[in-house]
Amino acid sequence: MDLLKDLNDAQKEAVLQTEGPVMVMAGAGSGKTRVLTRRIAYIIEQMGVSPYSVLAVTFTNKAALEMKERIANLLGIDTKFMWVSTFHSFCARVLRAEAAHLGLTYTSNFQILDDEDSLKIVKKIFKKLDIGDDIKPQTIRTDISKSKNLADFNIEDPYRLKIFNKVKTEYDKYLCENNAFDFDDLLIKTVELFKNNADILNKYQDKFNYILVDEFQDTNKIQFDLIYLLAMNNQNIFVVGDEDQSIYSFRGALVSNIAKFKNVFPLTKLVLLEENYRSTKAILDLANKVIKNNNARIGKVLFTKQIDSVRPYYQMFDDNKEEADFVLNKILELREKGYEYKDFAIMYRANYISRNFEDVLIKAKIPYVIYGGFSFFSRKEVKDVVAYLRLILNQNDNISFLRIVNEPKRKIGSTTLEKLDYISNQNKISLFEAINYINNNSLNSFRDMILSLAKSVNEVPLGDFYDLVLDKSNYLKSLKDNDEEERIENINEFRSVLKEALDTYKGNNEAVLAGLLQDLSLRTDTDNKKDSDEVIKLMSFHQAKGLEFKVVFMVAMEEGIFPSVNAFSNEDLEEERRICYVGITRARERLYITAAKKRFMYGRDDFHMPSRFIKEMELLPKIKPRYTNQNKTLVYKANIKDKKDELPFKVGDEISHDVFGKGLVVEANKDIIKVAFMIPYGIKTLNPNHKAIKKL
DNA sequence: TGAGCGTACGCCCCG
DNA sequence: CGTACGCTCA
Repeated sequence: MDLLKDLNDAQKEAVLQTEGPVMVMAGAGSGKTRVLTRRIAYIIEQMGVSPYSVLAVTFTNKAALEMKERIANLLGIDTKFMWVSTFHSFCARVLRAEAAHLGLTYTSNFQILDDEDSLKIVKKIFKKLDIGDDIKPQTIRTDISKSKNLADFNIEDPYRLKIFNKVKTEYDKYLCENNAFDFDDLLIKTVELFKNNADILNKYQDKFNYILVDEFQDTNKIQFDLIYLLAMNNQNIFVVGDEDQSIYSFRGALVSNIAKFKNVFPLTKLVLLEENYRSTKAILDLANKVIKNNNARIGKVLFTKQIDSVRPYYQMFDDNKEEADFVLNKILELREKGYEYKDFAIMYRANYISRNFEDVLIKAKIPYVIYGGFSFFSRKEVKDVVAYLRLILNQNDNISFLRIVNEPKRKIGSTTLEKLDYISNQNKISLFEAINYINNNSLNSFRDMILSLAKSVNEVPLGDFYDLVLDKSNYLKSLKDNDEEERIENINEFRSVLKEALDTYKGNNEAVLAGLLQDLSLRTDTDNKKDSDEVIKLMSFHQAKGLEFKVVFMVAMEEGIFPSVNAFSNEDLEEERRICYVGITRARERLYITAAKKRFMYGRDDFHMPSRFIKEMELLPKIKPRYTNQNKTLVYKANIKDKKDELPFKVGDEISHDVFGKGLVVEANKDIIKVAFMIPYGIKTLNPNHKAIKKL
């Protein structure tokens, strides 16, 4: 096909300028994925470059998969093993290939720890160092991650700093001794590897003739260094970004990398994509209105030629139940008009909000998927069986050993394990080997079980071997005994993962399992789900980045939730605003924005004001909230005159109080009103005629 | 050793 | 509200 077909001039330029540094500033919905994939296809097809000489990095697995799929469709080639991946899997791939240069303890089958594993190790170290409970392991774990990611990290509190230093030293040592990396290490160790080994760096510099980076505004210092190291020689580096969609500063993303790029690569050619092909004008207007409140931006205004639009809709409900009912009814109503389930997405700031909507969707029997949240591969039972498989393949894997040695219960408790730990330290052997130095029946039979499974790995088909593991370990039986139906289902679902692995990796069972286990920690369960699935999607705004839907519900748009209570500084608030911008610009045709005055969370009712972003959208300029008699919900309607009320205040009024600040009337009678103020004041019962109160 | 119970606490967002 | 962890006792 003609790779330049249907591209506008700016997009064509971005595809054709294949040599030298190029930076594309691409607004939301301006066709950046299209540009990226066409450019890669162009380089391969029109210029004859090998697909394996192109490196493309993105942030999510989903984006990487989509890119591979699109390239495969454009060129009709197999893209499975192309270097199109997330930063993390790129680094893992390099580290596995170069493990020999990582120091004696690392081998190419190192394991990658997720947050849970990593926290467990920190807890273990807390015990070992006998650190009291005036500081939490989670705090130090977060500090360790921050110290690895943030450009300017420091701990003020000298006590915390002391603990941090001690724990971090032990932590790094433990990971090293156990042939493991955490997510942060993947990036750091790769950069270190390149910096310390000129010949290895040269090899990769020569290998990748063309480098492309998606979501460039979300790169952190380490990622920038990585890109720079790889691209500094041939300078064929192409980055795509949008300053207004930078939403990952909490893990060190630096918007300033955009300016830095131009400094480091002075020959940078700049391309602007400002025409939006995704959303209607009304939706785009909202996005522009919100984002213009940010000061820290160069500034651009997206435009579209699609002027035909349905007005975005905002409503604040009395409680989260009503909010969920509204969303449900709207979905049903729009389905009658021809929308399909896959056209809908419900988006929120924090994952726990999904609960509210799950409940009504289940009741209404509407199929849905939740993105993110608790991934399939981080479920306890899945991690347990994976640990069995890991230990069967490699008995020196202490991390997996500790996970399942007493799971299900085998009467191997902390006392026994402490003995084992002591012997393993004394003799510099793994915990598994240390079993031989203890006369303990439970441990002996555990060892024999693992060893006999290890013997039979290649003797039966993989599926049968999996059954054998579930059986001999007693794992399945223990789940059955406890009526853990959902867990059993997940254990069975894992079979499809094994089946897929058989298609992906070559060799005997052991080789297939080894390949699968290496890739597992970098996968999330929604990676394989097809967009064509007839389901509605629930996700956080962060998860939604890069995606689009015909109908978007932005829910729980309340102060304290969005912007989050944790957003204090002006920078924090600007980031929240960018998150809001990302949310709005996901919508193609219809956008519904909802909030609830009263939200049930943490086992109690919380009261919230509408998000400040709603005001910024100017959705209700001179409109007063009113009750309708029919449905007892607040509706905002233009051009309806406010009836004179004999009560001084009515529910929904915003007031200001000399001491408590701004508040929302949640109950109104003749001589008392209840008003919800911001944290820490909460609900106050007040005299409506008091001079401290003013109507806003 | 681990079941059973009481208490504390949740702070977002991701690979 | 749910869960995670620590303490106590059989």
